[in-house]
Amino acid sequence: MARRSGDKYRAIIEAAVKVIAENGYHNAQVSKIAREAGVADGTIYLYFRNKEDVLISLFRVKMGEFIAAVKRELQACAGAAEQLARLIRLHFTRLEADRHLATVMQIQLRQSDPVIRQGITEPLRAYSRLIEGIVSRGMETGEFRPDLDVRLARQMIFGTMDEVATCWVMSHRHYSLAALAPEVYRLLFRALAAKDNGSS
Amino acid sequence: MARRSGDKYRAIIEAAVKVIAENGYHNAQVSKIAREAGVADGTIYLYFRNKEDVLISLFRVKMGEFIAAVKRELQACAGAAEQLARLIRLHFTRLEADRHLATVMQIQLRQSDPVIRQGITEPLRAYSRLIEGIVSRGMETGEFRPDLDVRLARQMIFGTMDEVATCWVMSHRHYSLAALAPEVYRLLFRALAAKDNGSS
Amino acid sequence: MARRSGDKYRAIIEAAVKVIAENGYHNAQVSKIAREAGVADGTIYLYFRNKEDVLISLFRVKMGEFIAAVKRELQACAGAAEQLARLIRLHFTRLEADRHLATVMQIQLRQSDPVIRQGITEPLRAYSRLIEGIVSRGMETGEFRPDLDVRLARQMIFGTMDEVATCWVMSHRHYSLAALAPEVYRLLFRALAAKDNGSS
Amino acid sequence: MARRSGDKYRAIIEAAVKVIAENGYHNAQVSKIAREAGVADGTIYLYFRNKEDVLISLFRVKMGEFIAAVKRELQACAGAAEQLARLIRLHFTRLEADRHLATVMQIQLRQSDPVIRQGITEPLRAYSRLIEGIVSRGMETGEFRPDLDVRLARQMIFGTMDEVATCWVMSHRHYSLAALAPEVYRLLFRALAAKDNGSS
DNA sequence: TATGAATGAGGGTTCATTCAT
DNA sequence: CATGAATGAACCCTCATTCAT
Repeated sequence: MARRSGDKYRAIIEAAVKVIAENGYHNAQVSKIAREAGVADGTIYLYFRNKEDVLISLFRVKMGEFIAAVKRELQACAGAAEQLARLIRLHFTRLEADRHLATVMQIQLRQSDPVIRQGITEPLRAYSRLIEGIVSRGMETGEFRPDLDVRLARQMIFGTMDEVATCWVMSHRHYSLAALAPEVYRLLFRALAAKDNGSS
Repeated sequence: MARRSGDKYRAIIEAAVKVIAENGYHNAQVSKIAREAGVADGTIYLYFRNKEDVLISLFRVKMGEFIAAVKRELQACAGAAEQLARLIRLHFTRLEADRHLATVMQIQLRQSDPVIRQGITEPLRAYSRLIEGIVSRGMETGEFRPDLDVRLARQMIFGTMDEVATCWVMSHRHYSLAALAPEVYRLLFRALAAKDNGSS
Repeated sequence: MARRSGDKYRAIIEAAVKVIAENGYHNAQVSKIAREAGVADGTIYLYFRNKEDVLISLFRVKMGEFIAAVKRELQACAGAAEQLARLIRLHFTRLEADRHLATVMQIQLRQSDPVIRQGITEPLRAYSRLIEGIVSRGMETGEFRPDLDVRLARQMIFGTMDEVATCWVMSHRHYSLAALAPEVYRLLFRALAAKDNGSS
Repeated sequence: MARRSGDKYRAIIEAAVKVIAENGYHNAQVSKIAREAGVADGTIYLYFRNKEDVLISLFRVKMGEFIAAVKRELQACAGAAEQLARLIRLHFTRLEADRHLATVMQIQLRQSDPVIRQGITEPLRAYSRLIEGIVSRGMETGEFRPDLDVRLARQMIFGTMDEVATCWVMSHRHYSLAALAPEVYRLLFRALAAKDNGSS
């Protein structure tokens, strides 16, 4: 049902990002998305099961691309600390590069609708695993404390990045998000670092 | 029009918490809340401007009570570090004590509706100020690094607590949230602590 | 949900009969029925579960009233033959008295929709039982042949009346339906009558 | 535009019968019929004006074939009574031989849609004329009463066969329809027979 | 001839809100 | 103050039909 390729599929996803960002999820009528994508209302249902599926797909596609990009970049990193620094930078850079996407990801997608939350779970878990991979690696290499609770550490890392990003979006972006990456890194690193680690 | 007190006012707020927690935001119709509160549909409009006002009031009341309680408790604390520890414990304890409230606060109220987000802003800011007060105090007393970015530190503290709490709610609470407080504190403290501070 | 009494309930039923008769089932939008009944669209859903329920209820109410009336009248009849005669007359008279109802019953309600057919089944069965009662009685009294297949006899009686009525409706009623009752009775009676019965 | 012959024309008709029988009229989408027929959606519109035209054609073709077969067989009959007996047997046999067709003819095609009813009229009239021909003949030969109302007699014959067939389809065919033919004939014959006719 | 992707009009239903009682 | 019957605007989705290939 959902043809994953083709211009239309992407066009609808991108249109949804824009329309939702500008109008809010509850005011993002299917007809609005269709118009923005330059297709008929019915066409959306050739590519997506329903409106929720557009949302979920949007999240999956965007998150999938982001995670793939992060994974690629992380391979070039020497240690876990460097990986963490790069993760934070990428996370912020990505959101700052696409203001519509940022709004949708940080604000609009925090839907309570159980179906959407369910569909979003998997990509979020993949991101969690990625972050936990960095933490575990740091513990192995001795960069991070050996007694860290991996899950808690991940929750701190993600929670912090997420809150910083959300505040940035809510502030209507009067400052640079990416510019905060180094300081956020320093904060988080100190929380994770092995004792003898002269951070900075 | 909107009387801020009276038995029914509270009854409606509490009913809203329960109904939203059990049915999800999108299935929390006014009539359901009215039934749960034991009043007629129309009565709700004697105490609240509209449905949004119920949600915003709910958030304000609950958050206000929580902040007041936290402020009271924090006065008994010797230092900023101790205040931070107690804040985390209170934050988690409060949520764990009321599962309906936890669901509503962590999941259901993260609505995109701009009016609601707007109405929620003020109590959230009050909480932010409270957290920033702890950070500032720690910087003054020398417990925390003097070069902290107060806002970033606050975002890390709140973002971490929030993410830990959200994961706990999403996990259907198969473990104790309050029990995580000490370890979360240790993580956050290390991020904030002045260098010579042999944490624990 | 479906308050069985009250002006509105009846008004909606009657409006549905009229709108369906004039526009056909597929062009009988809920909003049209509501307008005809002088209520808001949403009001219909205070009295009926959905559009199908209006149809089914319409059939049940009208058929129920008709069956009750028939039963009342049949009690005054001396024998089964007289009952049959009166049944046919009542059947035709009722339809002729209400042209909208006739159209709906004979044409519009022959829907294939399984839910509607299901909802219609019971009243139809009640009518079948009533007719079979007459047949059985006639067999007992000796008015009718003793070797009749009750079900087949009923199917002939109902099928004949139904077809005569349908043709009448389809002909746009250029002749009197009730006037046909005696001749229809004579035909049917001959099929059922015991041999020595000099009917004609 | 609408070619009345060709493999695909037939294939689409047969597919429509099957799809409608299995899914009901309201769930017999053009695309389903096309898939069942092994053609593209658009191809249907090379052979039929629209969906209604498929249904009407279906009815015309099937009814036409049936009427032709009946006419052929009736020529071999000695008298009107024998013709009537054979008509009933053929009517029932045909339906019992093709359960899909039976469902479509007795249940699914009783649509209220005025265009379809209109398109169905002609073949039905042909069948009516055929039945009335038998009645008239019987009156001429003296087998049937001379004072019969031909139209009423036809309505009784058709109405009875139709009702018996419909009940059979609705009963999910737990018994043989064709086996009922003799008894149905006996009933109807008695209604029509001239007085001195020792029937059974 | 044949295809099937694209179209877009149309409608049943929900539910926040009102107001006569 | 309180009620709850009534309102009616708003929207997602289906599917018959078209037309460029």
